[in-house]
Formats: sequence, structure tokens, C-alpha cells
Amino acid sequence: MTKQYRIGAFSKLVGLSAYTLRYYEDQGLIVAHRDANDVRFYTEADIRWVGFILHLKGTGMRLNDLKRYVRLRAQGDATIEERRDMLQKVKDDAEADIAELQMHLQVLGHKIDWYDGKVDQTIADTESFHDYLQQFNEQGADKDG
Amino acid sequence: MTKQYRIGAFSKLVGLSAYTLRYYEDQGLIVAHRDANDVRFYTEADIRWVGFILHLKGTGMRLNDLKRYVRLRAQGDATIEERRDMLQKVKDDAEADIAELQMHLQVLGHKIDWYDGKVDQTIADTESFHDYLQQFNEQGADKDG
DNA sequence: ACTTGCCTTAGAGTGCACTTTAAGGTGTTT
DNA sequence: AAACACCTTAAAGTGCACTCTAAGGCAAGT
Repeated sequence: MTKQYRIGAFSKLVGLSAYTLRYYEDQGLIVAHRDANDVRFYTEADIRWVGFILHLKGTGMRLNDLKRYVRLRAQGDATIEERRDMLQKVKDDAEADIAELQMHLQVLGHKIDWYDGKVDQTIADTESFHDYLQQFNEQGADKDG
Repeated sequence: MTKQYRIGAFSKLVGLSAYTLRYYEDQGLIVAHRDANDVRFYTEADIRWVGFILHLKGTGMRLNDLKRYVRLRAQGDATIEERRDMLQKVKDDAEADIAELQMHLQVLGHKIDWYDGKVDQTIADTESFHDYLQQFNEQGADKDG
């Protein structure tokens, strides 16, 4: 009834190489089904599971943590809180990363503006980027990161 | 007059190991000054330069691109536009990364909410995360990412 | 018959950015 | 005199997540 995919087709579907799918299986992240000839096949549910793995990886979760998450999942509902907390930490970390990234981007943006000023002469030839930056730095800035 | 720092002190100041500072110098990213005994020293201006390098690295710029940037910088004002364009690309890429990250984070957030619902019983024991997710997916969603 | 797609294990290779070691040295401080 | 901070070059090691090769073998399609 529900569609089945062998590793080649599944690979294209989820955007991971067949190598990587076997590697993830080795690592215990995925369990493939097998046909009568021991050939792997995957179903719609596996698409969703790999999709979720990719969301987790996409937020910066490491394979080791992913493995722990999968082990907890296998232990059933008793581990729901622990899994929730894992995800919360991943989320908090990712949000901190974004905040830091945006801080760096702000400086980058100023530098680009400064270059634009140099090119169209609205910034004096003699003004250094450091001096130019001061105006965005007037008060309330921390010294580092 | 202006303060000088040897590699150990400078290392603590900028948060890079002495190894890394020498490595960056090898790679042409930094030029250290030398005293009469060939011992490296750094000044306030070097703090600012390393700071800027860290902003660039912080937005995901690779060492190879950083090297190219530094080479262009050494060639003077004629390369300003090229440098501007490099930074713009780094910025655009980083912003795309953030957008993707936030997309992943949204799913993560939903999963956390779903766990919370399981824990306090506001979500039926039988409801799958996939079904739960559908409500945020009503229309206008692309299939992937 | 041959090609294609899949299977196995074990191990090597890749890319990036460091990080450390080895094995010698100089100069300053305690 | 010993400890400490620094210097050199060249090379090896680390961590992560793949990525690929080797060398064998099955099963289905053309």
C-alpha cells in the first residue's frame, strides 16, 4: 500500500547520499527495512524521520547528541522530558548562535557602508573604519562579544 | 607611547591561542611587529585588526577568502569595490544561513511544544508529532526547505 | 550475457582549522 | 642556576562528518 523506496531513490528524496544513509544506519540513527533479499527499503514514515533528523542537524545538533536522542526515543515515553530538555538546549544554543552571528553581521554591514562611502566619496579619504565605527558605538556597547 | 603586547598577552587579549596567532601570520592574515630580539609584539591597531578578522570569521568567512581579502587590502584603494563585494556575499550567505536556521528552529519549537503537551496531557497520547505539525502547515508551505 | 543496483566489512581519504610535538635556540627574570 | 617566555621549521595529530575504495557477491531488467 504505502510506497517503498530503495536506497537510491530514497537518497534522492531526502538529499543524503546512499553512503551517508548507510553511515547513519551504522550509527543507529536510522533503521532501514529489508526485503526478502536483504535489500534496504524505506517508507513515508522514514522520510519524515530523516526529515526531522535534518531539522535537528540543521540547528547544529551533533551526531553524538542525535544518537543519544535516538536511544532515549527507543526507551519510550519515560524519556520524553529528557528529550524535551535536549531539544530545548539545542534551540537555546542555536538562538545564541544567531544572536552572535547578527552582531558580527552588523559590523560587516557597517564596513560595507563604509566602503560605499569611500567609493562615492561621501566618506573622507582619510577617515578610518575604526573612527567611522565609533558613531554606532556611542554608549551601551560591551567591549567584546 | 601606544601599548605593546607580546604574543602571550595579546593571545589573552584577543582570545586566540599563540599557536593560532602564529598560524594566522603564516597564512598572511596578520603581520606582527618585531623587537630587537625578533620577538613578536602587537599594538592597539593589531587588536582592532584581529577583532575585525574575528567578525569576518564569525559570519562564516573561510580562511581562504580571508586570505584573498587581505591580499586585496594590501593592494590599496583600487580593490575597494572587490572587497566590498566579497563582504556583501559573505553577508548575504550568512543571512541565508540564519533564515534556514530559523526555519529549522521553528520545527524544533513545535516539537518542544508537542513534548510539553504530552507531559501535561493537553495533547492526546495517540496524536503523532506529524499530525500535530499539520496545523502549522495548512497552506503556503514549501515541501522542503 | 551484461549492465545496474544493491549487499558486506574494513579501512583509507577528504576538508577545514587549528593544535601540538619535536628539537633546537635566545634573552630576561628570580 | 633555573625558570620562563619567546623564537624557528617541519611534520604529525585532532575532531567532525562524511565520502570513497576495495573486493567480494546476489538478483532483476534489457
